[in-house]
Amino acid sequence: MGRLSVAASKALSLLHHPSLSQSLTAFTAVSHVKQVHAHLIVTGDAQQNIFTTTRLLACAALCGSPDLSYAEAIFRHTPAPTFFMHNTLLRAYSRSPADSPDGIALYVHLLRAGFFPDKFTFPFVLHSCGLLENLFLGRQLHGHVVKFGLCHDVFVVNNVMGMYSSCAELGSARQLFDESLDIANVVSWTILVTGCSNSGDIDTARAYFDQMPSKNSVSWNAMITGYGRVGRISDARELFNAMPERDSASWGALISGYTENKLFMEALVLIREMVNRGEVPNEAAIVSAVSACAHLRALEEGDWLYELVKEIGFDGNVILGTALLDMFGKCGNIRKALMVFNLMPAKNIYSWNSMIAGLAFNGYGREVLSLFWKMQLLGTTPNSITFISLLSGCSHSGLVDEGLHLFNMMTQKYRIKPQLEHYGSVVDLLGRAGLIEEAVHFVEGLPVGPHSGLWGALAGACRIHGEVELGREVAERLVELEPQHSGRYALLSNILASARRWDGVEMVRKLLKDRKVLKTPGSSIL
DNA sequence: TTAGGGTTAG
Repeated sequence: MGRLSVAASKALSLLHHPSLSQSLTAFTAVSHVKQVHAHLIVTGDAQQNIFTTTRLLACAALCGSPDLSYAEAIFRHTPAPTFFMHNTLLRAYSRSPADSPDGIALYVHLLRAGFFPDKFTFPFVLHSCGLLENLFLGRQLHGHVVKFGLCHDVFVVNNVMGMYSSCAELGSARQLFDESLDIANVVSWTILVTGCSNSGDIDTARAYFDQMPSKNSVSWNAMITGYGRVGRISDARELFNAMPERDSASWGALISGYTENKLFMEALVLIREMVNRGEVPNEAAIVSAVSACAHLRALEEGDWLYELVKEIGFDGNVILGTALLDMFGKCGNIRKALMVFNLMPAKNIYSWNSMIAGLAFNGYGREVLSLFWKMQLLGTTPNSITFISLLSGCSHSGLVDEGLHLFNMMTQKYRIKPQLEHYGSVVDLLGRAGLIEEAVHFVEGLPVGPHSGLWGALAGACRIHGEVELGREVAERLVELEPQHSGRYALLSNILASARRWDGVEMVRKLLKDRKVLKTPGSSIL
């Protein structure tokens, strides 16, 4: 066999280190695990040594980019997997919702094999159960905890509380907390704070927060996040200012809070301040700041953040990548958007939707379509948002037949129920192309009542294409639909003026006055 | 071994 790579050699030398975490530092990729494993098989060292097998399993399951099917293969090929190996695999399963069902299955398997779950088993399996939000199962697990005599272990109890909290069963979490006050620690308190805040009871969360015998930065950050979620951003800021020691998550929590509450400038100011102070923002903070740039169309600030990401090292994170390409697309730098998109090792529906929207927004109708086919070829199913971007892309590029075809595809092939936005896009598509009659027909045939957005798109199209009579009809319907909306009168008046129907213009002016319609700032004439 | 983070339309 070939020689081991430098990284794999290093990994081999650390494989038998007494501490698993030391071993794990050597295995940054599963390929190292595989190389070492192959080496051990060839040299005959992998055969009998259960410690080596266990360590390989742990490294495959828990390294930076784990490969669970490889870990499972090691597990299956071990004649009598030990209890520790079960716990290791359970730990790996508990890390993602997609693997949670396997975690539950392995727990059952463990019981059937005659093992007794211990204080390590329960935190993992309870966490999987919480991710599944399966309260029925969770209550059974709680019963097992009692049966196996582990209800005095603070790790186990905290995870039972966490499970109840994830299952939106906060009453049970609080009850357990009250029963376990003698062993409760700062984690138990923080779970309650988070649980209350997630269930919308921010004041109870604050009450627990104030009662805590001791706090750490996680507790403060949880409370800051909670205030951000409910829009109490000044309370969040107050805590941020008051906390004794901030870590990068504290900054991140407030930055995210600002972005969530549409305070985009504040988010950008804060991340600037953070970096100026020499703090390194975490990925969540950068994601929120990048999203703020997207909303503000702040390309310069966005470029700066991209440079920062490259400096820190882009690890292929799908959420960060999506935020970046979305920002570049919205700011009009489609080249950079495509570059980030192509650099991303993994893409999800958000990534595809953002890239499609970016192309559509910048008028690349044909490219939108080819990206859409590529997306389907690679096995990602489009959703309702995908079609909003697709239709708007077609509309802006005058691709009428393609747009109508996509609309049919959406309802027939993908069984997606159209929303008003989809209807609006079709009206826009037909209207821009001058197919006014077809657009009117389309609107009249819709299973929704009269809607101002749809009729507005129609009237706009009539004006552009000089369809005075139809435009007047539509604008009149609009005025009656929204009698307090000054823009509707403006539209009607414009259409009449373009046909030199001055008597009509005068009538609209009088109507506006009689009905005491207030002018919306920025609306054009009258 | 447990607690705190984030992306897409309009």
